[in-house]
Amino acid sequence: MEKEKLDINIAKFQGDLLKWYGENKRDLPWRRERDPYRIWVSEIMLQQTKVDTVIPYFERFMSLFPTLDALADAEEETVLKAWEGLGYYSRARNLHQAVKEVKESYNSKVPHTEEIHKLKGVGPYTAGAILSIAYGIPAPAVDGNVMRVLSRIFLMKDDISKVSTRKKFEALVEEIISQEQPSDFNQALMELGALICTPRSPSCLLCPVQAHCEAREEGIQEQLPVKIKKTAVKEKNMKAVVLMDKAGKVLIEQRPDTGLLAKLWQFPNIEGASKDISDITNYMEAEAGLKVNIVPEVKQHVKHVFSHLIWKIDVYIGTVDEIVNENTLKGSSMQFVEKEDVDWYPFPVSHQKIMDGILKGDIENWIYN
DNA sequence: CATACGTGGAC
DNA sequence: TGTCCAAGTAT
Repeated sequence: MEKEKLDINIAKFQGDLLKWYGENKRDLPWRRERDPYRIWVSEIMLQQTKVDTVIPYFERFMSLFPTLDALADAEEETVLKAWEGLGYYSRARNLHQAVKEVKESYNSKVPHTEEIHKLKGVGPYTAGAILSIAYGIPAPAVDGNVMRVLSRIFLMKDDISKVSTRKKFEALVEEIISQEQPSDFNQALMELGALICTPRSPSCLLCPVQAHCEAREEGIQEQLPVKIKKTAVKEKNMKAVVLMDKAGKVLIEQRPDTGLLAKLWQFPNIEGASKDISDITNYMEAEAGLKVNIVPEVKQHVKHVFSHLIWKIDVYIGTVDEIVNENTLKGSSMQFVEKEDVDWYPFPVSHQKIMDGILKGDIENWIYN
């Protein structure tokens, strides 16, 4: 897009936007300094996640891993535990891997060249955000806020769920970004989207760039941006079991290293709808070499909604009567831990519900009486 | 290009 | 209760 074809006065638009940002920006933890590492962590946490949710996680994460090297040297399980409850856990694993890469290959300095795009978990938005915010480089950082704001100002009706549309907005930002204050410009666009130019009921009367907005002029700001709806989520019937051995230890299992909730821990968890618990018994013997005795009664029902599916979990309790095959157990993803130590492992929220519902209840009494 | 990938809050 | 959303990325 060429500047001559833009219908707005770029210099005045920049000035109006930057002035508003200077006077109205929120005081956020990651805005108090310009450490590329801290900016990076904040951007990963903020992906698809609200600012209010991120703040306490960011503070704790920075206490645990104050520097890039500290994070690089940490155990992955510790990192996942710090991420517990934030969701999209591949963000944590990719960040950890990328930070290790930066320590090893870039002398612990976050790259400020095209190399940054090679880092795991750093896509087009995050790369632009780090380059502009941490290094003052005029690179576009186009997220959902930016697309919403610009689709309204420039009356663009492209479907923002498409990659091609994001690229179109990046080209547009290349034209209108402030060369002097790229960090403030990008953040101002996002801040405007978060505080004024909101998805529903935007506060146009308070908008610093209202005079530049074509959608407002047409009165169709609430119809933008155009975004195709997602398909309905699917339900899965699951069974989980809280098993205790004679010493009072609890059995937990680690999920596979790819896919949903990768590498997180949970109570033994299988797919299945029937009230017949023989499938759990068979699973425990086949996977862990354990002979178990399940109480044939659903102790708790957990409904957990993910972004793309729903788990409806019937939760059972039971005892481990015998270790049939020690080697199978050792080679499995399962292990016995003290009841009090379950908290040390990163659990997804779905199974935290089981922890709260059963493990912290009078489980010994339920099982043995 | 479409889909998988979490969670909690707003309306 | 249902729907949509929030500073996206990997495959």
